[in-house]
Amino acid sequence: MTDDDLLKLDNQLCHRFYSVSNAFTRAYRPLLQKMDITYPQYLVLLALWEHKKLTISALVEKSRIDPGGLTLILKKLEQKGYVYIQTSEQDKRVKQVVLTTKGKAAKADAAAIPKELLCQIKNLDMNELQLLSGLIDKLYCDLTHS
Amino acid sequence: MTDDDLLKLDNQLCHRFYSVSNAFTRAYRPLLQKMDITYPQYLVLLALWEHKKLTISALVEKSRIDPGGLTLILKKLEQKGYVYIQTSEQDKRVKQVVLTTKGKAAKADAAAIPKELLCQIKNLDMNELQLLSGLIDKLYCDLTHS
DNA sequence: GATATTTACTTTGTATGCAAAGTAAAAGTA
DNA sequence: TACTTTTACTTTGCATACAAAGTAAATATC
Repeated sequence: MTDDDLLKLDNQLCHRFYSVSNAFTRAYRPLLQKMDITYPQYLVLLALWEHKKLTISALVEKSRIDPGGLTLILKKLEQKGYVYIQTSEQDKRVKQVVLTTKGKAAKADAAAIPKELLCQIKNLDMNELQLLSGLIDKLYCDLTHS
Repeated sequence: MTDDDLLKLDNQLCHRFYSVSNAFTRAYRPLLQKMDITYPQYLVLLALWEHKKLTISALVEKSRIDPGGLTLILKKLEQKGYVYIQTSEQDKRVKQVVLTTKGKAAKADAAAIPKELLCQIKNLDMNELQLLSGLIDKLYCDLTHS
């Protein structure tokens, strides 16, 4: 590939991720509307439904949302009654994020969401989705040096 | 897969795109610093290096940046001297975005950027990158119904 | 040819994303 | 124990995303 080709938009892997990531956010919006949450807020709930109770730093690791942004997102989720936050007794620097009753109950409503989204993906079969996931995971490792 | 599995973060394709897209933005930042531009601004320049002159709506289509955001991004690029904007004579609603001399010259500096980024991707070979691109393109079509 | 509609952009309001600076508490060290 | 360093979060400042409302100019319709 020439230098010129390397600079074409169609050859930018990053642009593909940019486009699809934003498209996902838009695709989720109507599905999350009934829960009155945004996509990043949904990621936090997913992590909590799986782990019940997490420290902020554990949530950063699971959700891959940056700490600064997460602080705000948690305030929103707290206002909406999905979670509450308690300072750890042993270590007052640490905060635990815990699901409220409403937060736990929301999991049942959310169960339909992944299915509705999968329905929209008609061009890829299960094998391709698996393959795609695997490739992205390898890419993520490269980009984060982890 | 059970409902429970479907809600696990590790099974969310969207989360993989979210993570990698943000990781790309972070990976590009140091490479774009010498040009004093951000990643979305880089996308606009990529489109212009390829097409010399584009209307705003053509830029929206190529860059896949939303119109509202693009207005701001173009103002920044204009302030920085990379582009200028002229209203079309035939149709005063239409605006053309054009590279300045500085904007054109920047292409030579940018030629190294895709290479530097590819160097960071060691887990995937060329075949896998091709495969990945193809799969993402199919997914993008599904998500945008286009 | 006046009005309704469409098109091309911009503006507004809300919600991130991120680096960097700031804060407070725990741990390490002399 | 006083001081330094590390940790866990929060705050700040800047730059998007994006839906929805707004604006102005071109088109379509009657």
